[in-house]
Amino acid sequence: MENSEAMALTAVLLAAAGDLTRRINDGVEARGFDGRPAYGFAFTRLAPDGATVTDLATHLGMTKQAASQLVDELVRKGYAERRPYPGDARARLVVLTERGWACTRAAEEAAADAVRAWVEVLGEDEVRVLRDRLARIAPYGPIRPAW
Amino acid sequence: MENSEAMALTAVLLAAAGDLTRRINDGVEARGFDGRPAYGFAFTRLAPDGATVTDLATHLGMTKQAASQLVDELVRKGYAERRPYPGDARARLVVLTERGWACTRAAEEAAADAVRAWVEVLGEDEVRVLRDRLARIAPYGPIRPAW
DNA sequence: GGCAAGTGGTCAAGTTGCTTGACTATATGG
DNA sequence: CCATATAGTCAAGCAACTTGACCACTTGCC
Repeated sequence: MENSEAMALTAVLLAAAGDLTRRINDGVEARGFDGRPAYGFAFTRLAPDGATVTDLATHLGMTKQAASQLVDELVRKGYAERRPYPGDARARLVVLTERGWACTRAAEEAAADAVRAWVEVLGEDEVRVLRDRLARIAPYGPIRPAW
Repeated sequence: MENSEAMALTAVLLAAAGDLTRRINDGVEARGFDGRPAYGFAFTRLAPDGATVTDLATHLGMTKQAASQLVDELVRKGYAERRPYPGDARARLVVLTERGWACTRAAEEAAADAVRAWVEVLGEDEVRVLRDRLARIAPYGPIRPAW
C-alpha cells in the first residue's frame, strides 16, 4: 500500500470519527442536554455502579486533577454527584443522578440515529463488519481524543 | 442495531483514529521533526503549490486567526514561509520549505508504517475495503479533531 | 476617478480544557 | 506508630483555540 493511501485512510478515519461524535453531540443537545463529547465517555465509566475520580482519570487518559474538574462540571450541571466511598474515607464514589441516566440514554439514542444514517448507505451487514474489523485493530486502554 | 452497539462502534472508531494519529505523530518525531498532528493536515493543503491563510483555515475548519497562528508556528520552526501572492497584494502565499517537504515525506512514511501494522492483522484487502467503506460515509468538508 | 463595501491578514484579549506542582486527609505495612 | 503510599483538591500555568477590532488592499458601481 502506497504512502499516500495511508494518509488517505487516516483522513477518512478521522473524518468518520469526527462526523459520528458530532452527530451524537448534536443529538444529545437536541434532546435538551448541555454537554460535550467527553461526557459520554465519562458516563460509560460511571454507569452502572459509579467510579472514583482516579478510575475515571485512567479510563479517560487524563490526570486525576482534570478528571476532578470534569466531575465538578457534571455535578454543577446535575448529571452526577459525589458520595462517600464505603470503606475508604479518602475516596469518593461519583454516581450518576437520574438526569445523568437520562442523558446517557439520550446519547445512546443519538448514537443509534447517527449509525442508522450509515446503515442506510452501507447496509447493516457492512456496518457490522466495519465495527468488527475496527475492533481488531483498535488498541485497548484509555479513550482519548483523536488529536 | 442496538443502541449499545452504536456506542461500541463510536468507541472503537475513535480508538482506531486516535491510535493511528498517535502512531504517525510518534513516527514523525522519531524521524527528527517536532510537530503536532495538525501539521500533517496543514501540509496536505500547502502541498504542492502553497495556499493562503484563509484557504488553510477553511481546510482545517478553524478561524483565519487560528490558521495564521499555526502558520506562525510553522514558519518559526522552519517548515513553511510566507511569500507575496502574485496578483493580490493583500494575500500571502504560504509555501513549504525544503524542511517542510522533508517533514511531509516523514509523515507519509510514518503513516505507511502505522497502516502496515494494521495490514498485518487484517490483511491488505480488508484494510483497503475498510478505507473504501469509510470513504463512503465520511463527510466532505474540513478536517477536524474528533473531539 | 472616487468611494462604499467586501476580502485577506494580523494584533490583542479572552476562554477552554487540559497540565504540573504543592498540599491535606486517610490508609497501610513493617 | 511511624514511614510511605494513595485519593482528592487547590492553584497556577499553558496550548490551542475563540471573538472583536483593526488595517491594507481589491472590487463593483455610479
